[in-house]
Amino acid sequence: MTVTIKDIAETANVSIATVSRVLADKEGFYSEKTATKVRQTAEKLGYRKNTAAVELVTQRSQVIGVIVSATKTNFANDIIAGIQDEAFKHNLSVIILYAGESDVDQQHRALQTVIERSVMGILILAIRPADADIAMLRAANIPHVFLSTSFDSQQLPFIGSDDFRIGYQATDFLIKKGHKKIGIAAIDRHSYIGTQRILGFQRAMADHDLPTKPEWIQDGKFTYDDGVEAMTTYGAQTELDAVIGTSDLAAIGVMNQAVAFGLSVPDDLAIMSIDGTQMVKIVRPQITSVTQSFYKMGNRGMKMMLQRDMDKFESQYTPFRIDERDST
Amino acid sequence: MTVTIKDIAETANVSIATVSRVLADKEGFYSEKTATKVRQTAEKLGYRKNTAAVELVTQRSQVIGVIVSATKTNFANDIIAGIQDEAFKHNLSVIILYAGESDVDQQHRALQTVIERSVMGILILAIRPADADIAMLRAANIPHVFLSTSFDSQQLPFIGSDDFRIGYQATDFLIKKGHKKIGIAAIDRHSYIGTQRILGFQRAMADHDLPTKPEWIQDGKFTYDDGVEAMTTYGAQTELDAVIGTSDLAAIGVMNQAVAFGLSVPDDLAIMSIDGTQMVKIVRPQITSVTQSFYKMGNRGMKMMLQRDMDKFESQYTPFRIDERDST
DNA sequence: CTGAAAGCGCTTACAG
DNA sequence: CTGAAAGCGCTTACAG
Repeated sequence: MTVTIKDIAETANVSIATVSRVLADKEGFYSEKTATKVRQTAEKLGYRKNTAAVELVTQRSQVIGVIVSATKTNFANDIIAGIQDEAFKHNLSVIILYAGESDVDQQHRALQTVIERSVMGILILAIRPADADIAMLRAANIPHVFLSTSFDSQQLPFIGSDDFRIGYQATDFLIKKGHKKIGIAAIDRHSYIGTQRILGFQRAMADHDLPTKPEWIQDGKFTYDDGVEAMTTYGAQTELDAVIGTSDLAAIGVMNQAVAFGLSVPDDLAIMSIDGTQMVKIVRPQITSVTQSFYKMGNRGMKMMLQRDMDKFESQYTPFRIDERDST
Repeated sequence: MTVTIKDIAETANVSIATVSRVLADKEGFYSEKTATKVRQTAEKLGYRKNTAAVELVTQRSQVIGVIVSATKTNFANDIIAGIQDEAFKHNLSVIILYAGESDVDQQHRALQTVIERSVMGILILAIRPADADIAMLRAANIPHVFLSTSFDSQQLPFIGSDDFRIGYQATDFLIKKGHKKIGIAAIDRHSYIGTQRILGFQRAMADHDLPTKPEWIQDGKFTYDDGVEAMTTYGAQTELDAVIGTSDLAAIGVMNQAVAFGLSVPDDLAIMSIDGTQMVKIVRPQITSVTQSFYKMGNRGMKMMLQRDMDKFESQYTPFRIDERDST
């Protein structure tokens, strides 16, 4: 039914070894004459390479596995684009698996799938797996990099933003605009990213001798609803004069609720977001953002993967910048 | 280096056949006693199944290939979620490949990749491949379904919305709200979807004896910028009293430009969008939308795939509804 | 430049 | 319930 190199070999009157060489472009191992004959026969017969066989015999696949937090699809798309473009250049396929950010089961299965598939590399976006899964990942001996996260430990290679500096600079930016009472909304204290941003925020406030109150920091998981909720908690009469939303959607949630309260942005309340995806440009007023280099994270992640040697992987921060728009 | 079933067989003192059966849960083919021994040994040795070998010998993969238009990431995420959830239930992996909507080269390579990988099914989102590629797809004899598109021909199985009815009902909705001069923005006349929506629009206008002008229909590719451009062309003094944006982003583009012109939405100009993703809820005013069932498209697409027999594939429309919000 | 042969890791009739 | 053996489609030393 399906045509194999054996079929080609027979009709072209050569050995399967030769067919294999020609089709894999092992230059120098065949004459142009046979090559042409083989290629034409392959074409005529409608031959398709069997990837499973190739991967079995070569012991490595041309596949990159990407595990994505299902709830982070907003910026994940940019990271994936960065991965995809680089993968495309090197003729690599990309398997994408979605897993809930806190669904350990799904994460485990996703990881297991890519490992059993012997992918050549694993990229993990915005997820911090359970310790058992991290152990499994290491045991598998497959190069892997964490994207859009960072860790305190140097053990796990990551490419992300320096979240302490993000927190610091966002706050500093607002302070320099004259704000003194600044909230930070929808932040996950249980994540390393969250704690780093809070530390940065607090340091910036302290550096300017500004006091803070615990309730200015509102917990959440970076979602739109968390943003709305944070603003609801701050209330219409809030003493705050600025709020940092810890994601674009969170910031938009804050803004919509603020406006619903009758507050004017930025006059009554300045709003800033962290991420800087397309979102912040399509709302009105457009939101000033700390813009992260998501595309670059994906791109660099792939390039790191290509080195193959995990020992050489070095965690790194991608640059970010502040884009001032109309909400501050 | 990597441990295989042979290693397990040796240390557990059974044949590889038995190991294979136990690990594949071929019940009835082994005693619980051996099973336990085998499983423990596998665990102890840190065994990982080699998917390439399995796929080679079983002649079929547990992978679904999804080819996505890179520019449609907005609603594609919902479709993918629908695919992913169903795939997860059946223990299938999903390979996602992005390809430019009009980048024939990328499309060809993406298709080739999934075919060579002998995936068990191919789902194509919002892309209409070149004829040559469609021929290749068919020759590959792999079940495939087109999602979020429709065709005039019955040859290609698709799951999408009835775009004629979408165009008709959106227009009809606005007319019943009292609007008489309605524009349709950022629509691609060269796509089947585009022409269908336009036909629906025209039919609805005709059914209500309302005249239309050609310039009320503004070309585009469903993007935000196309929406802005369409509104710019209509102008601040436009005679239109309502505009249908042919995607959420396009509608937001229209709205932002209208507001920039000093028009009030919905009083001076009513705006409606087609898609109904999260986008329309985070902008102010929230936009009334024709809401498509993207998740369901993905889900049904996967279920269709699972039947495996392409002859039974029947193109179908997923439901849509109108969600009234504040822009009309 | 070309071919015969071994082997990648697994599954599955077939025989017991 | 278990094992020996064939075979999936390909690559790659090795020998010529």
